[in-house]
Amino acid sequence: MSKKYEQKRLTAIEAAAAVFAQKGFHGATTQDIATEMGIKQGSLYYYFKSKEQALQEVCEYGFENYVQRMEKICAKAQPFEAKFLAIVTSHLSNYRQKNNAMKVHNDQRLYLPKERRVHLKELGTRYRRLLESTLREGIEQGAVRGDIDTHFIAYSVIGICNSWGANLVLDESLDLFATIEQCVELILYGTLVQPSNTN
Amino acid sequence: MSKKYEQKRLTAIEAAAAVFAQKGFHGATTQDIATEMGIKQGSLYYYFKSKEQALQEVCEYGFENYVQRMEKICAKAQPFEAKFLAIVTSHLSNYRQKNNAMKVHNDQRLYLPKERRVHLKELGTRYRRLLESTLREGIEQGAVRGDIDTHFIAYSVIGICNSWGANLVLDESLDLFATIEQCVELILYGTLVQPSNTN
DNA sequence: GAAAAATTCTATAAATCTATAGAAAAATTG
DNA sequence: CAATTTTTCTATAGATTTATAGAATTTTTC
Repeated sequence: MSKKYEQKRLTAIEAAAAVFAQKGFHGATTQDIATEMGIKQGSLYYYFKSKEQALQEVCEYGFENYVQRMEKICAKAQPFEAKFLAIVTSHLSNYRQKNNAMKVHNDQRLYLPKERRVHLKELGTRYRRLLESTLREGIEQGAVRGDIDTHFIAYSVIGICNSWGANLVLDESLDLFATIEQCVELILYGTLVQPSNTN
Repeated sequence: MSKKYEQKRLTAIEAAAAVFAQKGFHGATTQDIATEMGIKQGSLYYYFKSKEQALQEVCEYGFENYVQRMEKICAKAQPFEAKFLAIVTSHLSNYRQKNNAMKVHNDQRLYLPKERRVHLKELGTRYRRLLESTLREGIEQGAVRGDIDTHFIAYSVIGICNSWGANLVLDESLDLFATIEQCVELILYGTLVQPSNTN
């Protein structure tokens, strides 16, 4: 029955995600993944054609609906600051939900051969472009400084979010919403005392 | 002769760094490292007792004098903004110098068993603390907002720098000093239009 | 230039890992 | 419940990899 198969296949992806996240792609064995899901090593190949395919699926699983959510956020007409908060919230929340798969996507995807990364690359580019156009919107709205390099800021935002995302995965006790708020605050206002800021 | 040995040992560390940076610790073989330095696989063990030891040495090589430089910067009495610029400059410049080793330290050190990481952990803690106290100094000087969480900002600064550092390693054409300047600008001033900013 | 020391090489043992084939067991269907 | 399909298991071929031992070569020393 296809439904049951797809269901267990998903647990296989999650098991692979957990193992890859902890040991890295090359450091993990198919034995580890099988053990994680309570089956024997050989049985794993009922769900994956190869270890490499498993990595690809984990990465796509972790990244796909995260980009979709970004698209929804950016489609709405909203003031810049609200949109930006939503973006960071989405990004960091994803780490608490599909934390292992996200971590694997960030840390291990380059071990995939190029031909297995085309889809991931598309998704990544799409994400960055959405972020960049949100920033440009912010400039047009007069909220964001006109002299920033949107490309640079987009990369930096992704960098900070991934860096804190990794911490959220490692440290369960870290408060998600406090982290979100602090990230937004830092990127919007910086760290210096502001000339006249009633905030 | 000990001098020649130590010299070639260094090229071994650099070869290992290059290979680990590209393929990851578990993805790289001792054969790869040997080929990189133009010797045979077995000969490598004249310079390293084990592959694991090689990883440890690469990580320490990449991280050690980077923390030392931080200590020198922080020891000087300087206004916050100058110090901060120096910190980011040091951090990112290091990626252009010992780029592979830095990358390996960041991405691969967790594959070392704990007992091989004690020194690295000390160094990392020391670095973060220096950064935190620099921020506290900034608050005392009235330059930095008093309501920031120095711990959070320190992690974020390290996150941004590592994220851009990785880009500097991947993309040789990326301008080092422009990147430094933009990072500092972002962290100090944020992205929003400021109420009254003659900058 | 012969003796000693340092460096590199060859060859290989031992361990590990991926992926496959075919049997066994479990679940589903009619 | 017998037949069929799905899922899991066992066993293993084949490839790779780390690390070592001892021989060969190169370099240094006197």
